[in-house]
Amino acid sequence: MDVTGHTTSSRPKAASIRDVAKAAGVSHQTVSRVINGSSKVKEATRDRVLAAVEELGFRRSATAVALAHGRTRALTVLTGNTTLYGYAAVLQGIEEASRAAGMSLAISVLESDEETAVRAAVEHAVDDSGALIVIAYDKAGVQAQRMIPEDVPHVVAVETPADDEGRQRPWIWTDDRAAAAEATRYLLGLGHRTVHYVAIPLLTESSPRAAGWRTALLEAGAPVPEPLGDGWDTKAGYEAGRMLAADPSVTAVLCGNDDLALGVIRAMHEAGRAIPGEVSVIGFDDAPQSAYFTPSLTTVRLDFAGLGRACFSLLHDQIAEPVIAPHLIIRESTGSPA
Amino acid sequence: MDVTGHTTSSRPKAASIRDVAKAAGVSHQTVSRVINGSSKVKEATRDRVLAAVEELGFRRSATAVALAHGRTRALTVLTGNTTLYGYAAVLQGIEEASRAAGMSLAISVLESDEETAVRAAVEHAVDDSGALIVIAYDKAGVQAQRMIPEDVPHVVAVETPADDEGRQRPWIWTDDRAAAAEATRYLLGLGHRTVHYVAIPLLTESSPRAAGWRTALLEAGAPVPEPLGDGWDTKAGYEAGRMLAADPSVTAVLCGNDDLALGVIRAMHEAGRAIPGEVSVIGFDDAPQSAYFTPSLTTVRLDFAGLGRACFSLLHDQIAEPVIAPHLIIRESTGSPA
DNA sequence: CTGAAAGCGCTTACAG
DNA sequence: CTGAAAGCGCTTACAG
Repeated sequence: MDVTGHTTSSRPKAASIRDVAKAAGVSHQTVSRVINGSSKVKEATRDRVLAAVEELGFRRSATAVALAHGRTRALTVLTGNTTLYGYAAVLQGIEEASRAAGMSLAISVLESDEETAVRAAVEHAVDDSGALIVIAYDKAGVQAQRMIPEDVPHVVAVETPADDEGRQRPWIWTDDRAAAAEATRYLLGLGHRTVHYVAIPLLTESSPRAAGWRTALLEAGAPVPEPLGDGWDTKAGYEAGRMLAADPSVTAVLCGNDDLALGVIRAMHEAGRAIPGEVSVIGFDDAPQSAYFTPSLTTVRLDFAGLGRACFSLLHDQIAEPVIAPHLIIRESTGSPA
Repeated sequence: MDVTGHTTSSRPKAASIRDVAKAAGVSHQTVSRVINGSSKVKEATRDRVLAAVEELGFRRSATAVALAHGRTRALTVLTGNTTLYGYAAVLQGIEEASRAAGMSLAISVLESDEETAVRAAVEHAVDDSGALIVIAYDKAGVQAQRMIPEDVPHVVAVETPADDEGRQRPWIWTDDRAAAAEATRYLLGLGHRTVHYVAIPLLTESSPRAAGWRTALLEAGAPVPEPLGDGWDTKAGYEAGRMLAADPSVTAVLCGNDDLALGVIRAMHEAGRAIPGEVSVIGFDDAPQSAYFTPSLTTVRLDFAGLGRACFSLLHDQIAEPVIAPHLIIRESTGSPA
């Protein structure tokens, strides 16, 4: 009737399987068969359904499919950062692998390590996708990992494996400790009296890069200077670099990542200290730019993308349909022929 | 019976709202009220429900909620890359904004610009989340954008707005053209006879950075050299840089991004050409490292994160519940008092 | 080859 | 304040 004001909703409601069924003059189950490529549909029926699908612009609802199937093909990664090289490269590896497996990838950034914020992110992620990967290279990630309910499939990329109050966790890590020790020994082998360390933020005193560095120094009987650094980025490296540049006894510096190394190099340059003439610098990660610094950077290459892929496959193993193995039960009804 | 082999599914089925209801001795609607914080529930009832929730480890299914509500609070971004600075920073802006709005963020990388691959990614994204942001700074992104059905809410970050066969599209862009022109004029103003350009991959001959550069040269009556470059990364810059270094007439170089500029600087350095003494170099983007190069890089700062946030809010406007405005229909039943 | 029934886990009215 | 009913859009058996 003309007396009612008409309300135009901006977006027409999407066609459902039943709308298609009606348009094609079949049941909705038949539509389901067609869109799922079941072979048991008469050619003519299929064509009518397809025509209706086309005409109505039907798109099947992924959430309805997920509900009906009782599972989501989604995975979310919880990470403190997406732009720093290491994090971004791990993410890239995860993305490649999950895409190859046909899973959707959600990402949720942990902006702070404040308890309630982290908890909110974890809970959102948990009921959003049922499977998680957390990149726990910082406090926020470590916090997040502790809050994941035991029955949620998950994998954690960690600095170093550790006992988490006795719970077994699916950790993944690289042997940064050995790498840091090797880099330190290399510098020592070059004749440096000792090696200074500009750290990425330490999760614990025994963070693997720091630990490897310290171990190598102790092994060699070299003095162990106080580590510097309080950040991940170039600026933090630059600031640490200025302190080091002011100390003429400093001749070798190991850095927790390549960004820090760039900052140190810049600070040394400003202070007029030649690299590598007067001061040697080593980075960590081998970001794609590092080979093009001036001077090009000696560094430790880490296969972050490979690590990301490994995270995914470990997770995938957890969520894959368990193969129910049939067992032969041997009782009394069988025996060798007489 | 003992004759059947028993099959243990590895993961116990999660508790539903009905399981909780049964455990608490109420209806499932009441459970729904409690978990949604409805006030109209008796204290005692609420407590029993909460206890059951706790005991059963109940977690509400986001997909069921989405189905019942008829909408997904999810958004997926389609992008050709996640690690290059520009892409990563846009992504970061989108992530911040969508997290603030309580929406889930999925990401799907377009690995190639091959038609079927892109189509698959778009379709997956469409029925996965119903709302899309595409970063169309490369061919894959441009392809993807063309395949998005008209009725799917979406926003596209583009190099430059263009008519897409007449369809109006929700584009977002920055004025790179003006910025490139300004940078070029700055170099010209320094006294350089002309400015060479190392391009990021060109979408069209009139890609805005290239166009701005060319315009500024023409304006000034300066010769317009052939642009170089065939990639996004430092290596591509390095290779272009070697060609430029071999040409003694080259004194100023504008680069399509900071990574390219780093490569050019490295190549110039190797060729013994001083920067900025003999050759001036300008980048684009202002990545966080660029201020710490040696020499520190003159560049064009772009607010990628802001652009990402803008993408989100434009999208959010599209998917927000349309406010249905009531209209006063004036007919014959009303008039001024006698 | 095709349809009627039941269910996935929730929410939204509607009656008490 | 609380429950019975219907529905969101699909899928999985089960009968023809």
